[in-house]
Formats: sequence, C-alpha cells, structure tokens
Amino acid sequence: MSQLSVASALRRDAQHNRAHILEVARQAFGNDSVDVSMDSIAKLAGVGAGTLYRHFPNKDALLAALLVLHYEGLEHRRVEIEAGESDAGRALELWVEALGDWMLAYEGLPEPLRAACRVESPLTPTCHAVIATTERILKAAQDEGLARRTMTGRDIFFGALAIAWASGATAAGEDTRNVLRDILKNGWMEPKTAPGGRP
Amino acid sequence: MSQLSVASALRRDAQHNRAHILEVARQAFGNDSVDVSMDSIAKLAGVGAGTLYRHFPNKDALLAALLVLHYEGLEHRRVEIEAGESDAGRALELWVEALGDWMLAYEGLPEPLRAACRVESPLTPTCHAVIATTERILKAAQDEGLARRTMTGRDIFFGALAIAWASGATAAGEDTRNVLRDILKNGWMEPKTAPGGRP
DNA sequence: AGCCGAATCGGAGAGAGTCTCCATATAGCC
DNA sequence: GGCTATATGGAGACTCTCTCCGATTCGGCT
Repeated sequence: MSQLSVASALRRDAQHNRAHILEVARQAFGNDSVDVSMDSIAKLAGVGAGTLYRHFPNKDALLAALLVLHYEGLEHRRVEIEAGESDAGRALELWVEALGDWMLAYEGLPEPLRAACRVESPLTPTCHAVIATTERILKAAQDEGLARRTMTGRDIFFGALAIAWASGATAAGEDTRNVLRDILKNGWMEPKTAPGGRP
Repeated sequence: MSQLSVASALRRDAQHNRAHILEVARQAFGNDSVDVSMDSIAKLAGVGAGTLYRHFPNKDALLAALLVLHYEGLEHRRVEIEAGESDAGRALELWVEALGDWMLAYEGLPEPLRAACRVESPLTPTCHAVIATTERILKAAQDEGLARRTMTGRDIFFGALAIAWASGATAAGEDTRNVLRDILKNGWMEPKTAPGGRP
C-alpha cells in the first residue's frame, strides 16, 4: 500500500492535521470561492498559520492537493466517454463539458489554472496532464474528419477554461455557459445552408 | 467649451494632478498590468495616496477614466466598420476583433471588466454600452442570416472577453488569441462537407 | 498687494492578506 | 520514562487598499 510510504514520512498528528486542513479547505472553497483567505482556513481548521503553510506553502499547493482528488473523477469520466462513445466528435463534445465542470469545482478556480499554464506552480503538472488528454481526444476527432485541424489540445483547453472563467461556478452563469459551449463547438456564424443540415 | 464646466468644478492644481495621475497610470498599466498598486501609482505621480484616492476612489474608477478615452477609439472603429463593410457577417467579425483589442488595452483588464458586469462598478456603464453596440451589430448579421440566432450580444461580448482573458495582452498569447477568435466564429467542429466551402 | 475661507494635499495608520521564523510542545523509538 | 527529531502556533514583517485630518495652497475680494 502506497499509503504507508506517506504514513512513514509524516508523524501521525501531522497526517491528521493535513487531512483535516484539506477537508476544511474543500468546504470553504466550495461554499465560498478560492478567494477565502489562507488565515481563515487555518482558523477554521483550528491550526496556526505556520502549520497550514508547512503543509501547503501557498494557496496553489492547497488547491493542487484538492484537485488531485477531482482529477481522479475526471479521469474516470474520460474512460467512460472513450468506452461508451464511438463518435469521436461527440466524445470531444462530452470531454469539453466534463472539462468545464472540473474547472468549476470551485468558484474562481480558472484564474489559478490559467496562471499555472504560464508560470510554474503546483498546479502546472495537473494542467499539462489535462491538456495532453484533450490533445488525444481532439486528435481522434480530427482523424475522423469531425474536428478542424486548425487548433491544438491546448487551444481547446484554453477555450474551455475561458468559458469557465466567464460564466463562473454559480447557477446565474449557466445560460451563458451553455451558449458559450455551443459557440465553442459551432461558432457564431450561420453555416452555409448545409444540404444535410446539422443533426 | 465643455472644458470650462470641468475647470470651474476643479481648482487648477487639482486639474493638473488629475491629468498627471491619469497619464502616469496609463503608462504604468500599459508597461506592466492593471495589477500595479495604487500606492505605486501615487508615488510615480508624486502625489500622496489621499490625493490619488480623492480623484479616483478605487482602481476601477481609475480604469474607467482611462477606458473612456479608449472607448472613443472603439466608437470610431465601429463607425468605420459599419460604414465600410456591407457584409454584416464580416462586420461582426471585425467588431469582435476590435472588441478584443479594446479589452486588452492593458494586461489584466478583462478581470475588472467581468466583475463590472456582475456587480455595479465605475466600469459598468461602459460595459453596458459596449454590449448594446455588440447586440446591434449581431442583430444586423442575424437579420441577414449570417449569424445564428441562439446567442445574444451579451454572449458575444463575454466570448470576446473570455478570449482576451485567456490569451492575455502579451505577444506570447497571440497565436492562442487568433485560434480562439477563429473558433468563436467557426467552432471546433468540421462543417458537414459544405458544397460551396467557406470563403 | 495682501488677506482669508474653501478646496486640496500628503502621509500616517487602520485593516486585511500572505508568508516566515523560532521558541515551545509532542510523538514515538529506545 | 527519557530523548530527539518532528511538528506546532502565533507574533510579526511586509504588501496592498483605503481613510482621516492637520497642513498647505489657490484664487476671489478688498
């Protein structure tokens, strides 16, 4: 069990504190947004600021630790999509949707994710992994002639991220989010009276 | 001369300070980003923090005062587009481009613009004006069957804003920006073998 | 020219946030 | 039970936004 290697590295009280901080942070970020202060998380968890910062040197590290858990859910969804969807175009569409939901696990998450794509941060590896997966799914769609070849996985990732940022995690932005996702797929332009029409 | 009404409201030293602060802020925001601190702008302008904050109660107010100038340029561009472009679809495309450039007058500007669309801020009126214009140009394209009817001017505005946010004002994001603008217009989906093709 | 009230100014400091440092406390091996 | 590596907490350094008010300056009036 790989748990043991972690267990041996950390004293039991430290393990407990770390887990408790994560749980408290998850709730705080979820109920409010990623803008809740580190100090208030420390207070909520009943630990000193020093303890919080030793476990997670900054907010990005804390977010990264939480996103690892969410990332597992995203991977699971990916497998589900790739297994259950034979149409590579539809698979890409579903993936973009799943991607958007993942990026909105917490209100305000898109900002640190974008920053992590520009400069090194604890979130950077996760971003790169997600981009690589997007690249693969996009390529499959391109190879079947279902997606245009002018864009990369990174572009689709940024498109989904931009939509998540613009629409926010609240219910208020849901309409905007749906419209923007549709635009991401189809564009604002009316197609030249296609003979078969769009399904 | 409308200048006089302003002149009578403000003492001459205050007028000079206000103008000087604006000029300094324009350079600071331009060379760096909207994240430069208010205090450092005050220092650069050689005035006290109190003076800065009396003229502009917060950073949004300072940005709004600067954007009014940029807004004139955008209006000019709008007239140019509407006069010179008979194709309403092409006009919309050009407008989205102009919109994106305006939103990137300063690095980091998209964030306060988005915030101003959600809660009242000195930037809110400008945002609403730009959205209304976008609505008009979009409707013209829709009426000619050149743009889909599923979206509003607000959606296009947010789309352009999201792209500006994701790609940033630096040259580094230029490729991403161009690809995303193309996606905004055409979508990622490969069109069903259009007979006439895309022009 | 010189006076005087109103307008304006500067900067100290309150309040909030991030993050560091280190004296103190504790787990857990012997 | 003692001992040492590990972990803790909270004071405080630093930054940023914004407020308050005594000191200063403008500019109309005499």
